[in-house]
Amino acid sequence: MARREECIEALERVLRQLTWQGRKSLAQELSYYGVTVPQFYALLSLEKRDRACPMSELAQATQQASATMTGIIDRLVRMGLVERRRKESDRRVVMVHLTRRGEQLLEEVGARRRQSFYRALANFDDEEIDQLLRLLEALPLALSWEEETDEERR
Amino acid sequence: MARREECIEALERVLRQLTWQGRKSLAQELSYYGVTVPQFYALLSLEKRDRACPMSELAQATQQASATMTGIIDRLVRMGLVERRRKESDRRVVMVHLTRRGEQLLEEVGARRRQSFYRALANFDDEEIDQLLRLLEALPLALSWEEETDEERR
DNA sequence: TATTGTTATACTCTATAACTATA
DNA sequence: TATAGTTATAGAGTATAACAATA
Repeated sequence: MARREECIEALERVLRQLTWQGRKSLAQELSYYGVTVPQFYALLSLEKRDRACPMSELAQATQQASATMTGIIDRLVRMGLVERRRKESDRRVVMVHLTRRGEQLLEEVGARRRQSFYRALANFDDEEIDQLLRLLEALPLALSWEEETDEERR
Repeated sequence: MARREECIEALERVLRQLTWQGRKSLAQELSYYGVTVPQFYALLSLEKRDRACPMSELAQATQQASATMTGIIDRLVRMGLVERRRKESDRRVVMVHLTRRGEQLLEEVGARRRQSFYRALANFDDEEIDQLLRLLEALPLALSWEEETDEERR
């Protein structure tokens, strides 16, 4: 068993690689459906929020600038995967709704993805999968530098 | 302990989130240095290959189209982080070299990143870190659908 | 003729700033 | 005046196809 520092360094490398590879694989799978990675994450956020939410919430959930989200939703509307509807009680707000086609796409991609994971984990026993899940869930998702200000850095 | 299917589904969700979050965090950190995520991965590939390699190898290593890599290297050259040199023995080949500044940038970003990981893993004991590393390394990196052809899919 | 890399083209993502409509 | 969202602008990543230089 190696020293803690070395393990952490190795972990950084593995996660770095996983992040890049994971996105590439996902992008390739999605290209079959004519959907991009940011579009897919927008759809997922919608699904999680009962298939409808305001633009602002969608932008926040996916950590995108509002102008970026406008463009992403434009394209999803064009593909018929979501719809825009003004909220009656506050007409400044635009609610984005997942369409039936959008739901179907998420179902299909999700099924294929679960299948791939199932295959990829063929050599893992139940306890290992459980452990991996537990450890990853304990990991601070951000792994980030965000709490620091620029003054601390120079 | 939950059923295997449920664990795998949860794992898919966690990794999906980790992929998105990880990239966002990395992009934010890199923006301080004026470097993008794809540019950073190109620099890492160069470092791993003894600080010099042909365009074709770089494109393959990062899974980018060669035309995409041309653009990425253009910008890294402009920033003085890499250099282009024709190979004398085969003048079709363009060798990309990491400059001293490029090395320094990788060192700085790497140090900061290790530091963040160290902090993020403060609540993990040595054995947990070791387990996590071992399990992630056993994971097929691709987690992909690439082996399937379009014919199989419809 | 085959290989390496670049150019041309078209589209998407991204952030910032200016703007419109509504509250 | 403040808020929600869009438009305008500029730059970067991406893939495909056409092209130039070299082998």
